[in-house]
Amino acid sequence: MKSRKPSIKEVAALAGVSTATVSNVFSGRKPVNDDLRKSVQKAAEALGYQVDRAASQLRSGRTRVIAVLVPDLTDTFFATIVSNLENKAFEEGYDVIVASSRNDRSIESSRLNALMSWRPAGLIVVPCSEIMPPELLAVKDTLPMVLVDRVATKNAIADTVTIDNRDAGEVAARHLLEMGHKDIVLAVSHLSFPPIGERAEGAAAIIAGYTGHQPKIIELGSDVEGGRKIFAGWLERNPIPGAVIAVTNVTTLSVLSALADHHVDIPSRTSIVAFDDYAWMAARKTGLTAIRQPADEIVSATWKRLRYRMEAGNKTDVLPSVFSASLVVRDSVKSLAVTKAKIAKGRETAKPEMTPAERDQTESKIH
Amino acid sequence: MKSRKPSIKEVAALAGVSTATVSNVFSGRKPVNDDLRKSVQKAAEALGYQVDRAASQLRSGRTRVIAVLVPDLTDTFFATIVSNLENKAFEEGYDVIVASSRNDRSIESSRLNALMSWRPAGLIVVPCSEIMPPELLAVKDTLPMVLVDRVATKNAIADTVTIDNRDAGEVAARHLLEMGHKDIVLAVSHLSFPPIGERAEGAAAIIAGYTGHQPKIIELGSDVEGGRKIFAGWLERNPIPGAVIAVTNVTTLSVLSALADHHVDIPSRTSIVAFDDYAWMAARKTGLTAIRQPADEIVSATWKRLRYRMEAGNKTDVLPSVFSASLVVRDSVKSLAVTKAKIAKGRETAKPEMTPAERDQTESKIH
DNA sequence: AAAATGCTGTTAATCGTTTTACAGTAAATC
DNA sequence: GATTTACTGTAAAACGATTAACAGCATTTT
Repeated sequence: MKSRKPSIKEVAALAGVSTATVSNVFSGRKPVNDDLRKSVQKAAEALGYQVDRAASQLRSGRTRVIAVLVPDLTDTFFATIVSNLENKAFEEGYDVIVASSRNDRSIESSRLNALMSWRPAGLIVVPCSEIMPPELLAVKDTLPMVLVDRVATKNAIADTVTIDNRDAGEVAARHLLEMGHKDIVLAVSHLSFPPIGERAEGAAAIIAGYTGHQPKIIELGSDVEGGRKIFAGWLERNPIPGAVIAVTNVTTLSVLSALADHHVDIPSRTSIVAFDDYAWMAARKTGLTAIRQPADEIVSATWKRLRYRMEAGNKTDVLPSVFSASLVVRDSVKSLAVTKAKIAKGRETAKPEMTPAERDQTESKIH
Repeated sequence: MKSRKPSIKEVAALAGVSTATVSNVFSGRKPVNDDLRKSVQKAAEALGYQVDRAASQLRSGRTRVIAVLVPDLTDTFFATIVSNLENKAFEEGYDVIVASSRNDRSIESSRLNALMSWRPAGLIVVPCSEIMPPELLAVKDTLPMVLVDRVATKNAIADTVTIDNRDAGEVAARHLLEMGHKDIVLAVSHLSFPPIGERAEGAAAIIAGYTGHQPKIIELGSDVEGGRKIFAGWLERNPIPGAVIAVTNVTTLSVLSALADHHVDIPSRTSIVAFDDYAWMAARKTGLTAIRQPADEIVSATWKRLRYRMEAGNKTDVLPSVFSASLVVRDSVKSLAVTKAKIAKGRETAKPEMTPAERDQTESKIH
């Protein structure tokens, strides 16, 4: 029934030592005689003592908090990232505080502000658009942070962890072309989001290079229901395309829903290359052929990089880590060609450039 | 480049006032002359001042933190809950710190400990099993908290928000029986989880009452991949059932995957009633007939209840809020009967009982 | 005209830790 | 035997906010 939690003083009194000793027992910063340590621990146990993080943080200036901001916690991709991050952080004694910007730049700014008042040890953000919130620019030199996914790797203001989005788009397009498809449309969320634009560009370039004309690109926005309506509307005014590349897990859902509404069979009537790889994509009669993002590796690299900055004093130069996505072939793409077309590889040059030194610092797999 | 953040003193000095006044400007606890307020705000702006949560919390004893613990952030149902909760909390100036117990009771305990050291204003927990962690029992009288979903409503140690799980199971079973099915199996995660056991009981009772024998119940665990293997194995050793009720979104995925592995067509070969209602369930040729949990209402009730406790001093008696799930009919259940069977309603009595006073305090919809 | 009342602002104590500087004792070195 | 060194522990000063108590001054009330 006692409401107040016991403080370090009460523990010290009960154990017959000074508060400094209790502090040392818990922080381990200075060695404490075994007998004393035991009696302090017993006293703490008896009282149900726990160090007060607020007081600890105030005095020490150090904090074991990682702030995480994502555009939408409901999006499985981001939820997966947050989940894995929380596990990693917990293992090393950090707590994570999450916030969602709901794909809105003004909410993003205010959430960022709120997060900042925690004086977090590190910040992980999936920005909602390519334009960086001022709150981020203001702290980029003083606060360890890493930017994930929805961010352009060149001229980034901080470390970035992404996949090679252009390549991912190319892989999807090449697969479709090799299977004999030419009538391809691209379903995207927003072209202005860095990864989306790059995926679309990659796919479009390959398709245009082979077929001689640019594929149609349809923007569906970043919620399933809205995208479904847009795509369904489009389907009513246009012939059913031979194949569609959905460059996001949300657009995949939108496209699939709209197609189901119109009773368009997959893959007999139209073929699909989906994005991201989740359980539900395999849990259907015709499994979805999809581009898989290595979420685990993305999170590992993110955490590793953040921890390095937190420990090494945030002095290193900005470093991009780029992973490659892979194609998971299932049954949603119909084979039209008797012999597979041979599709030229994309750009020769353009992998994000890195010095050898940088390459050593990271685990990026540039395929 | 300056690393340290400015403190209230510096703002006070720049604005030419005392720190108390600055504090009043930010907290709004006492009125401050307009001119002064303006100059304080200007000074704060100029310095980029933000109140330090640690210091504020230490001194005031009040905290604007809600701790949220769920079994698995990757499970869309829990992710949805966390997401909606974060939105609600944010709107009222609270921050959310999340933790995942990964369905492990010992992790649950240690996460709870860590969360507690923040001295949160409120706690929202989806426990991982029916047995309550001791950390929760220890604070049940002093810390406002509400238990969600995976919890038994009777003899609960705190407010609970759940759906009427028994009824949900009954609804699923009744639908199948009405459509002429008798060969029904129940796919569950763990019968020991309160909501799962209740759903299974509800369904089994209705089925047994009508067909005269208990349905087979298969436990698939709480991850998709594991469940898929178990169910696939079961399918090899048994005739394909006429219908299956999957009582969780995760088991739904497991069942569907295993069925896809075995090329069992839905609904021509076997019928499915799924649980939870997500976009991917509609985004298929044969949409999934499913039991829908009202996630929004669950979150609203949870938040409302928690806020009430935080404001009213945590003195009220424990109150269960129970919502009802609804059946969303799509195409995954085959109709076997020419005329629909008429299935008797379940128990007459057993809705969770509530006094009228209690009913006024909540938004529960007892259907 | 004196006393009471409001209004605004300040002073200084305080929250529960961590940490610096130092004290006391025992062992090691000269 | 005196001095250094090593080791443990303590006292007390922070950290940056909030807040109780009070002070100054104008305005009302008696």
